[in-house]
Amino acid sequence: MTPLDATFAALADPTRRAILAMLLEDDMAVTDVAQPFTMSLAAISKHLIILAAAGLISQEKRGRVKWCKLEPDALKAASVWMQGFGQFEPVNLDDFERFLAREFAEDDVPQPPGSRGEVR
Amino acid sequence: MTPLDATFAALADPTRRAILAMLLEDDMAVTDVAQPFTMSLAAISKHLIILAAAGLISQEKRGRVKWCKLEPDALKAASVWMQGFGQFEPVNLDDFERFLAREFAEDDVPQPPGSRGEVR
DNA sequence: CACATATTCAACCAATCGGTTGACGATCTT
DNA sequence: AAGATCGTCAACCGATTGGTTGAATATGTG
Repeated sequence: MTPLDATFAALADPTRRAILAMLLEDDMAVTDVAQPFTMSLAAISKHLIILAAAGLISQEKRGRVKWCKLEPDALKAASVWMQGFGQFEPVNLDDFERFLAREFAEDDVPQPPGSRGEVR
Repeated sequence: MTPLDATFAALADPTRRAILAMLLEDDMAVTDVAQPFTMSLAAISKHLIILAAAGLISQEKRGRVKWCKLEPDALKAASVWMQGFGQFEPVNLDDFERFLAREFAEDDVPQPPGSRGEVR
């Protein structure tokens, strides 16, 4: 699997995208990442391993807790690839937050990270 | 499946990314798309249907031939999503072409579209 | 009409995916 | 030492994926 394969495949799952959005706010332990989701801890652990394999997050174990940290640079290759197809103008952060809000408002998205209004 | 799921899932396959890169050059018939690949025509037809379902290409049937056309706007939502994670500076087309060249130079990519030097 | 060309359909296959459960190895706390 | 907490491993499951082949359906051409 090429790095680009891994990146896009990792991003194709809505649970994993939700996790990345959660990690935008702050670094988190595996258990804390799992807390808002209904699925098992083992399932979330697997998702995190996939994200780490794709380089989208890093995981550092301190004591018995493993901290997960967003690694936005890994998105760069994919971003370069995509921008080649349409000369997209860069997007400001307000657009992005609006986008996140809309995505998490949908019914079929597994588990909003903090979608109870307190967007920050 | 949300539109974002479909977009990223479609991009996760190197054959499909190669097809998109081919369509950057020009619109193509299904048979012509399949020509440089070693896999069957039916397999390519399926890939094209997946790309069309994700909105990344459109397919118009004129006579007995179905023309495939790149639809770069469909990448916009995904691009917005990604850029939110890292304030990526926009990338120029030269970077992109270099990137394509590198991707298609790798051994594990199924079938380069026109990687025999004549990039035009 | 007969034939070739373009594309999809249908059935099948092995491999991967996203999830579960239960057991397990570390690590902290008492 | 005993017990709780953190996270992963292993085995399993049903659904999906990416490919194959062969037949079927249009559409064009001699």
